Amino acid sequence: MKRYITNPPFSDSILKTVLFSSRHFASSAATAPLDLEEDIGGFTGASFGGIIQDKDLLWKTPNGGLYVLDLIDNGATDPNATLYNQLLKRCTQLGRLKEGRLVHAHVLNSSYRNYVAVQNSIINMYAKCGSPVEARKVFDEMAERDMVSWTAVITGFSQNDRAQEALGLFVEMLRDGFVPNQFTLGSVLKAATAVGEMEGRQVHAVCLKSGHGDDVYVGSALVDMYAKCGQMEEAEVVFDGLTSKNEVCWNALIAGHARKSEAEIAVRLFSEMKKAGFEATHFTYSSVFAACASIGALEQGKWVHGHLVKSGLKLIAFVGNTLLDMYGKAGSIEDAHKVFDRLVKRDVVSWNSMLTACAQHGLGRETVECFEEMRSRGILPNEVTFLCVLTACSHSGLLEEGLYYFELMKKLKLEPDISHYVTMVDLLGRAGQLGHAEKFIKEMPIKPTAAIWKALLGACRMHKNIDLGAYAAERVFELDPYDSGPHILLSNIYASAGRLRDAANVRKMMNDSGIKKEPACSWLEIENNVHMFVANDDSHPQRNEVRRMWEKIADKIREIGYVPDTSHVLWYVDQQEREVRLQCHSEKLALAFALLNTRHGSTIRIKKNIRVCGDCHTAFKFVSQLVGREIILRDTNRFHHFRGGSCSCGDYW
DNA sequence: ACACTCAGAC
Repeated sequence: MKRYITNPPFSDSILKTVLFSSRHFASSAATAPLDLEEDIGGFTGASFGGIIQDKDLLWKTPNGGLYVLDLIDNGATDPNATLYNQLLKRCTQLGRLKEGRLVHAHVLNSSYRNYVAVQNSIINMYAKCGSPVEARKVFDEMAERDMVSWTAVITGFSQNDRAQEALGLFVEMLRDGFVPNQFTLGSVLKAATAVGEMEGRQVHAVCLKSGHGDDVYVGSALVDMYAKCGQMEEAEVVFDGLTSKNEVCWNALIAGHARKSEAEIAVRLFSEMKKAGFEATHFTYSSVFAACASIGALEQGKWVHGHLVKSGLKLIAFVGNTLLDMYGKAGSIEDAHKVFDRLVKRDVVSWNSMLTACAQHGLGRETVECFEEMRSRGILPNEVTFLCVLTACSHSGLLEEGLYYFELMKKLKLEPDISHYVTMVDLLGRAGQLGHAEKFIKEMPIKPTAAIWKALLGACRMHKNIDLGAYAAERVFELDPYDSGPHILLSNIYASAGRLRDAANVRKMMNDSGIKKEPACSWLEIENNVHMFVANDDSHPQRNEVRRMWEKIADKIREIGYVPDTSHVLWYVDQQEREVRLQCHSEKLALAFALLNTRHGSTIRIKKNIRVCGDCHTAFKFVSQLVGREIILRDTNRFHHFRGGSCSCGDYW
């Protein structure tokens, strides 16, 4: 039984209240001579709409309530379902939980308390205002429920990070004999996506069975579900099968590829989306820039940036921050700066992204200056801000500053989390304060994690402290036994101290547990093609030319002072073999390739999946001097700018 | 005229 009611015509008394209330119509009512006939024509029906839409009128009552409720209380009008629904909808739009509760209370005192449509509006209001529990309470107390009630309450849990409860309600709904429609399925899929792949697949089956598989909302949620499970092929199948598409399903697909760092695909889909006649939204740009950022695809990112400029979309923080981050991660600190300067409005994230970009490029002083400017402008720093600043200090050897900012952070009542402690251990360790770092770990209020000990181990490798290094490595092996990195670090610590037997034992232990070292690789993009190089790998079509080129370069830099440093190479091969292997490092091959295939004088940008080796770092400095070009090398977490024989990191990395 | 899908910084 449906109990929709129609909107009764307004009575004269409301009109009078509305028209003569100087409190709410101060200017117009006070000055304009009143012609009742005309005004009736002008206000009928629209008067409530006007009040409800106008934020000032909606809330402006002396007791902090809602004007329309006052009108009802004063007997100026009788309430009706539509009026309540409109009010609830407005509270929902504006996210006003408190006022929504007032309307709810008012409904309970009215004769509309059992109207399903009104109750549904109340559920929806609570759901959207972040109070799924209150929504559930109203739902539970309903004598009769319809599809909308179920959908509203399920959505409440789905949108408030309580996916499991949303799915529970969905099951109950099916048990009650309801057949879900596209509205329900949209929300349920979102919840299922958060719970797991199996649940997602089950709901997909329900979508097909109930005949809603081709709805855009359901389809978008399905694409997103498969994308978030990492099943991009299945996401594409669902996407291709949709008879009508919209921006959202395109965005879901693009975002999926972006999460997998598949920048080429994300960019290709971006252009296909435009060709298909859809406008890219802030969501689209944000995803594509994030994808480019993750692999450092500067040229592709720039190309998409061009489209953003042409689109006329404002450079709001939401997309601007990602763009800034992309330029930072793709190696162009200049462009990152330009974006920062052009942002319409900067939020904390904008500042954090700028700080991150400076920190990643080894600009410790600039990072600190940027932070001070941020504070002087009254922007409240958060935990991430301090992480950026501490990282910058650590990477640039600003020990005193780092210690100062760590204290400042606590003074500002921001609680350092484990990542801040890791950075502090890194800061102390890199600066050679190993004892201090060890003491810091002992005294920290949180239980040290593997990352803490890895930071200490790295510092021990750098400063050749065998005993502490072995101790730190033991802690890492307990907490994160399958990471190859710490094994190799420890083995190298022993090897460089001449303790070859110990080094061999670590290698053996590693091999016995089946731990594989991640192969080092370097890559660069030239005209939208990515060229990848792996040490001692012969797969590149120009491999012979590349090798010969590097030999030529190596000879030339030897003449200006380069001496190969073999201490970083595996200790169990003889000296000559060591040198051969050293000259096959992936970053050297990539550099030789760049010299062969890029314009004279242009900046060379190379990316590497692990930390650059010491010998390559030295060689790159000499090459930058030899050829008079800037070389930018991206490590796992920082950039080296080689120019005129030196590096921006000041050999501190 | 009460219900649905896509999102960024360390």
